[in-house]
Amino acid sequence: MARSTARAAAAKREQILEAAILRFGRQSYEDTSLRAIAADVGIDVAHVHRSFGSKELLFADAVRATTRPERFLGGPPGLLAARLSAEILVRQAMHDNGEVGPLDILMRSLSSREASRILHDSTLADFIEPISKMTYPSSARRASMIAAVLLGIGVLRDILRIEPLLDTEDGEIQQLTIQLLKVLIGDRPHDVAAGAAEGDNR
Amino acid sequence: MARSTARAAAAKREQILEAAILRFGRQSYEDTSLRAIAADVGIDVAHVHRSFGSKELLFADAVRATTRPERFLGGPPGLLAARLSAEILVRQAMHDNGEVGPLDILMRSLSSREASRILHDSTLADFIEPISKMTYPSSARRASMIAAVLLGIGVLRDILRIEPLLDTEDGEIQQLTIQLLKVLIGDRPHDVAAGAAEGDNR
DNA sequence: GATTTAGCGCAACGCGTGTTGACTAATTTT
DNA sequence: AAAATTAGTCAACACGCGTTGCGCTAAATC
Repeated sequence: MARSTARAAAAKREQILEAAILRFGRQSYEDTSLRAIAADVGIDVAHVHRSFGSKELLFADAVRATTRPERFLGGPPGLLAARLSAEILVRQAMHDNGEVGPLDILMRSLSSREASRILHDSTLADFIEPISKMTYPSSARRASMIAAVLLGIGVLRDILRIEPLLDTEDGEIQQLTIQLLKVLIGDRPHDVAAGAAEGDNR
Repeated sequence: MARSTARAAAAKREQILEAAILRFGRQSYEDTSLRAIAADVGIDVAHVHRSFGSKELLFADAVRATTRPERFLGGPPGLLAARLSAEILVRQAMHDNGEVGPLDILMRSLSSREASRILHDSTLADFIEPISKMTYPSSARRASMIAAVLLGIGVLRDILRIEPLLDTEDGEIQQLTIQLLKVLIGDRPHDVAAGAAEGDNR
């Protein structure tokens, strides 16, 4: 065998991306080899490489595919803290289902030199920038601090596997996280429950 | 030349460790090669390797040498938040002086598979455990969350170089950080200023 | 149906890594 | 002063990596 139909080829490209996402969601950029991804799909390394141009481009595509800001951007701003903390803490469940969340890839490849430029850009554009508009006062700094809190918790839990953070059955961690986020999000002056009425440009 | 005196050899071992600390404080475990460290000291790779047994052991020694919990453990508990936030934010200055702080190595090699076991143990023993005793209520979870906040800020600033966090001239970031830490440290019931009087076993 | 195109595998290149064995020369030890 | 130990080098090994040239074959295109 040597060639498949055009549509089948596109589907295979998708399979490669899927396999890459799973790998990058579990291991660092360096620990993930194109050969392993190829083996997952059952094809040759060369094909993986050529389908995306380079390892770095494949990684960038994987990051792009798992970044879905809508997840936490929708809904009333009053519940932003709750939604963000859920995003971090629910991931355990996703992980077991083989899903890869937006923060997974970021966390695993933080300290990779080649990956960090891509991660920088994605973090800034897809998280900090949109979140900026949801703090009061609107502030890229507060948004960055929010990212810091979420990332820090994620890293300690999922990368370093610090035991005290692993058990989330009771809601203590979630409760603390929400408290922290609320400090950073700040209070809108007239934000009781109707919330999203004033000066909100979404 | 081929051999030096016993004391000179011990000094050279110290030089190797020093060079390793500088490297590990700037680059990830993977990006730091024994050859580079050897070149810094002006000796052969083999000698670096044999002096410490393996790259992993050298790394462990570097972590141990830069971990000095006394830095933030001393002093009245009421000022803990301020001291911890300073530890994170002052690092810019240290960095320029060629010093390597306790968090630098941790941050840089977070996502390295080989390094993570060492980092896990060090974080737990040298940070979370002692900090646990300084929260109210005393809690490993709160201590872990403190570590998460500090690490998150450090990572976003120094690894991802997220711009909004780079400028710390005005005190906003520090102020926000202190607010967050205070939430996690909690309030001792009768802690006004005399502070360290009651039930404190230090 | 002939010709061009493109999916895909095979094999190899070049590079950088941690690690090891052999060897040398100088310092300790006896 | 002889013998044993050891700091240190040189060269090489084995491995894994991303990447690339080449060729084959089936699908597109005409």
